[in-house]
Amino acid sequence: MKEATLKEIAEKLGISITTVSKALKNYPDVSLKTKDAVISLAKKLNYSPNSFAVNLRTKESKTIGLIIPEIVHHFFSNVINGIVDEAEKNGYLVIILQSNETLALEKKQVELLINKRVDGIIMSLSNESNNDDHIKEIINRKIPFVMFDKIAKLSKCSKVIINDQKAAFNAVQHLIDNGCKKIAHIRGPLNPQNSIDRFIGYKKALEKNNIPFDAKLVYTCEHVTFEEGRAFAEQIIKEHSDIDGIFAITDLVAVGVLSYFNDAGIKIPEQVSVIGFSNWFMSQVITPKLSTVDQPSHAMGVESFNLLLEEMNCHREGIPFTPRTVELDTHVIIRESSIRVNS
Amino acid sequence: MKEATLKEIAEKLGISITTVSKALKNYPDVSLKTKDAVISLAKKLNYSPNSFAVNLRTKESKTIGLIIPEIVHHFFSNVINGIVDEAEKNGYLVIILQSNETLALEKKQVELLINKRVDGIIMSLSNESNNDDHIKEIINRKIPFVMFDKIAKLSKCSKVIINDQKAAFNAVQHLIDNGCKKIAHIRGPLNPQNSIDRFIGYKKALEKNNIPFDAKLVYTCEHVTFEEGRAFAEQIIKEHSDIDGIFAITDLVAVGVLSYFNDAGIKIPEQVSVIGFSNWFMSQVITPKLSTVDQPSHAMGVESFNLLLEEMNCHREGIPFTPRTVELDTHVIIRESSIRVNS
DNA sequence: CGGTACTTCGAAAACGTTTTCGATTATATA
DNA sequence: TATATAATCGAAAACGTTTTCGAAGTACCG
Repeated sequence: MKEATLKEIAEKLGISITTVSKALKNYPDVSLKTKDAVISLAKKLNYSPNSFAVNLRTKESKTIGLIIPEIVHHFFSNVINGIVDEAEKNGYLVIILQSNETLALEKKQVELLINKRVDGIIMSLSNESNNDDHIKEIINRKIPFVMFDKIAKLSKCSKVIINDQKAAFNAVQHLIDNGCKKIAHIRGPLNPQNSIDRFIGYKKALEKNNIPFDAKLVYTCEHVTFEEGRAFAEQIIKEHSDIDGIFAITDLVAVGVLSYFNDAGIKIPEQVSVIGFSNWFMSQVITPKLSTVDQPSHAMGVESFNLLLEEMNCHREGIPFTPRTVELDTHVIIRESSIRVNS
Repeated sequence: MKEATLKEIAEKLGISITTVSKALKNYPDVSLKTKDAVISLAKKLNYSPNSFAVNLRTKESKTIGLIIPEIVHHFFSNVINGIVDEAEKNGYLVIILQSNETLALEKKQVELLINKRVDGIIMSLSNESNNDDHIKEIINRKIPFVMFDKIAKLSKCSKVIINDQKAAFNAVQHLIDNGCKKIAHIRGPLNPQNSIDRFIGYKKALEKNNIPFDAKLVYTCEHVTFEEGRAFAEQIIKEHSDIDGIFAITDLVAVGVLSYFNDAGIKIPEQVSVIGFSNWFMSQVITPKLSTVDQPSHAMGVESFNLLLEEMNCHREGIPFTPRTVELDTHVIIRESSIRVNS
């Protein structure tokens, strides 16, 4: 039982391959009679066009590539979700790769996708990456390309982001509004733009409220893990016993902080208020429930794909496309870890 | 700047396409001299074979399809992780689709993948699915195929599973060993095999310990969510105030239970011991830390891909392949939610 | 009847690769 | 020198589709 082809149908019907192909694609220059005959035989033979041949002929595969730092991450799996769903709705399939936050892997994977000749690429940079050669290569080759979340600001391509600076500012402002006077920041690695921006947002909020910035109150994560959150919580409380607020780069780290404080008997939010970032699902089920910043992950996926789709359509038609940057809204989610009664 | 082809290289070097192709694939019947010339020119032109043409010619795309019920799920994203990594190591790419736990979508997606002519399919069934037609179609077409976790027992294909019955038995036995006498079970939907098996394991553990089974103590989730966990926790404690143990189908539900009990002031594990299933990451950071059953999700992904790879290799060579079932080990992870001092 | 217009079809090229099978030349053997 | 062997190459078919362009036939109108 081999796969049916146009040739087979043509032979059985005593007509040409051309006509069969046209009949199936509803071309106007084929009579209703033959059209019906072709369609019914095609159905009977369970015909479906050989996508390999279609790809070769049309030079597109209706497949896009997606590279992210880590799949097992609430934020990223939500983005994947958004992208995969939206892609399917539009007849595209998604190939997923993860860079494990390393530049070397990321480069290999970009090359892989280019060689696979995917119709477009969506990507969130690893912490080690920036506007490196592999990114430039994608753009030089004019492959439709969208970056989201962890972007390289200088790259000439579409981007989907949140305003990390503003979001971080609002988070810290919320702590201050709740009476915090000495706020530590557990920041992300030095390289990624969003880690930098959140740090700037933190500083600006302090400045705005006339709280002097103290570099000693800033702790830098290397891997942005739960364990680092725990470790920094311990260190912070040792080095600054009068700390009363912590803004963590992401919920995972904030949860680490909560975990350590819970174990160490430090009261949240009475002694220290904590706010995270991303609205990771876990943050609403931990005790105390974690205040955080909502990051519209699913919408980010949807937006990213739609931007890419637009560029892919232009690319196909040969009309020029100007990259856009979409900035999605965030808002502070107030939960137990930052509400003080006595403020 | 068009893509380089074999033809281009051949023309520039004044040799045939055949020779160029052979040179690049290191065939023995091409002289070292021309081989060098070809390779260096290929590098200069940044040549990479057109995968569309290669696919058409070789009838394989080095791409597999993966259908899962939900991406945003710690267990599944871990499996994806394992599959994607292992696939990449072996030169395969992975297309991901999610069925959202619906049979209709799942069917469409299977068809999509078949039409895309992926080299193989890995899949975890939606709760609505069983040994339905679309599954049989994959097998009839002799497409390499592996099911994992949520499988259809009757399907003639390779499977990667855990022994849910045994694992559930051990979980409940652990509760009993810690002094529980009246244990409720929040089970999953009626259809999926693993939900049935865990229920059987629960019953067997009671039986083994001469605890009479009471159907009233079994609660059935529809969507297996955090919210259902909370709701059932409330219902259970209302209907059976003397309950002292709960075995939940999965950590997400168990966390819901913990969340409600925490809010309601019910002491865990003093009044009620709770054990979940899957060792979801969150279970170790919630208060109290949740006892659970370790489910080797990453290994499941790796095993699934390797089984598929084996079948794909046989398929290519035309040698017969007999489906295998791999059963991975689980073990109970004891944390705070189930340790009684006074037992 | 001659010309125009419309309908319906198919030949053939193209996409870029892989692989089979001879052909040709050079080298070794008898 | 004749013959067997090895080394090196290339023509051509094949994978299955899409699309251009022209051919053939039919109908219509003046």
